[in-house]
Amino acid sequence: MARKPKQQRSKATVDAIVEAALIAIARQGPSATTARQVADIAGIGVGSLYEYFEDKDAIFNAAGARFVDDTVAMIKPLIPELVRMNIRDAVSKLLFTFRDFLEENNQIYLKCARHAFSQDMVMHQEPINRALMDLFTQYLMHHPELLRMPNIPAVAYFYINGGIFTVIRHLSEEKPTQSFEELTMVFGDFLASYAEHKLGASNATQ
Amino acid sequence: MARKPKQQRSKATVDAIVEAALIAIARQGPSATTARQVADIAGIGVGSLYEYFEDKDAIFNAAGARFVDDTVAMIKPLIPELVRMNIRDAVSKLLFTFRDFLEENNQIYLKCARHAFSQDMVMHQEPINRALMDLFTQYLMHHPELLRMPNIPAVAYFYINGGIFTVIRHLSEEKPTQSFEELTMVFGDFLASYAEHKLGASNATQ
DNA sequence: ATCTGTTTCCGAATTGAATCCGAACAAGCA
DNA sequence: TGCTTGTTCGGATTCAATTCGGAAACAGAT
Repeated sequence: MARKPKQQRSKATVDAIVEAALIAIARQGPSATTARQVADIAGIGVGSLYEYFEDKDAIFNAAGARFVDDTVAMIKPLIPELVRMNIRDAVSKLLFTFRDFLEENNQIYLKCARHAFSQDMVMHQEPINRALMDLFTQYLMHHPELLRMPNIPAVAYFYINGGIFTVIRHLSEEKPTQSFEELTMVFGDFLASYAEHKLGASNATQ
Repeated sequence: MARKPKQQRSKATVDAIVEAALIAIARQGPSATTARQVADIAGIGVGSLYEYFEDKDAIFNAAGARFVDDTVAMIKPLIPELVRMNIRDAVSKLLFTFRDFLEENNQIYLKCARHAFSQDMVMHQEPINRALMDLFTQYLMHHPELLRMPNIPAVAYFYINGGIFTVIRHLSEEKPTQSFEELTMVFGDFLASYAEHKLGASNATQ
């Protein structure tokens, strides 16, 4: 249990397990997934699961970690491009790219997100948070006038949790009542309006 | 199994079970809670659980339903008062009242929310959604000039999911990096700025 | 109060999934 | 080839959820 893979063969096994977990989660969600199912999808015996993972949860965590890593890898290279855009375009570009990323691989990630944004996969989402915060910070660097906005930390919190994550969560809804494009636009408008309002004229509230 | 309580005595039992479930969820979250624990906390035998509930999930759902009902009962009477306020004050009043509600009863609801905003308790949150949407709609009725805003449905979606729920989720974070008050203010500012920006120079917030 | 049918309560027994474990199988090495 | 170590497997074990059959509490009638 919880061994480190030494040979090439076993590395492939670990990978197969993580892949299988993602597929199973996408299909039925974590709680409905049995250890035997994961083993079957991975094409290995049940016992093998426990050679590399403490327990079933550890497998799901590894799957979550893979998702988080891939997400961060998707966001990071976008940053240089985004910081040069205006707020609305940057928001659009980021969210559209995010959506495309979730649609890859038969929507595996999108379907996972449906369950995963619930589960404790969220607990390990911190790196995504950091990547988004990084984008936010660098954006401010390239638009120093925005530093005059009040409550920047709270704005950052809303941009990440109230904005990006809300739209992503919306993507994984079954019967969306809103269009993704419209939400994206409104979110960009919220941010831009706030910035313009706070930077223009007088500041009514502090 | 899944009987309807006929006598007073059994109604009390059902109630004790739901209460116990809320306590257990607050303590350890749903996944770590065993049926036996719920029975122990409720002061009844395990078997009794299954007299009134299909399975463990049904118990958690009932607990979730109780939370949702109480929440709606908290929001509804606020509406007449809120619709007469300006945007920022209405947002503040709503969120502060919400917070106080979650703090009641030893923070049971707040601690539940910590786990529950994850689980499928969310699935049954629809009534809360409707109550908040009701508030939104009635607010627009009392401030007809706001009807000139574009993308009203998307704005409503953000107000509920990106705003209210984000702040509530923030409340149940372990080590909040933001102050609740600041977030509340910024959220109100987001909404008000958007409205003012979209309505032009006119002063929409009185 | 006693009897009778109904409701409620219980906890030992059952069931099924998660996890462990030791034998069998492959790889690396001399 | 024989030896050692890494890997896989699936039956055996464990533990929580759920069932079941009967005991206790109740309501209503006599």
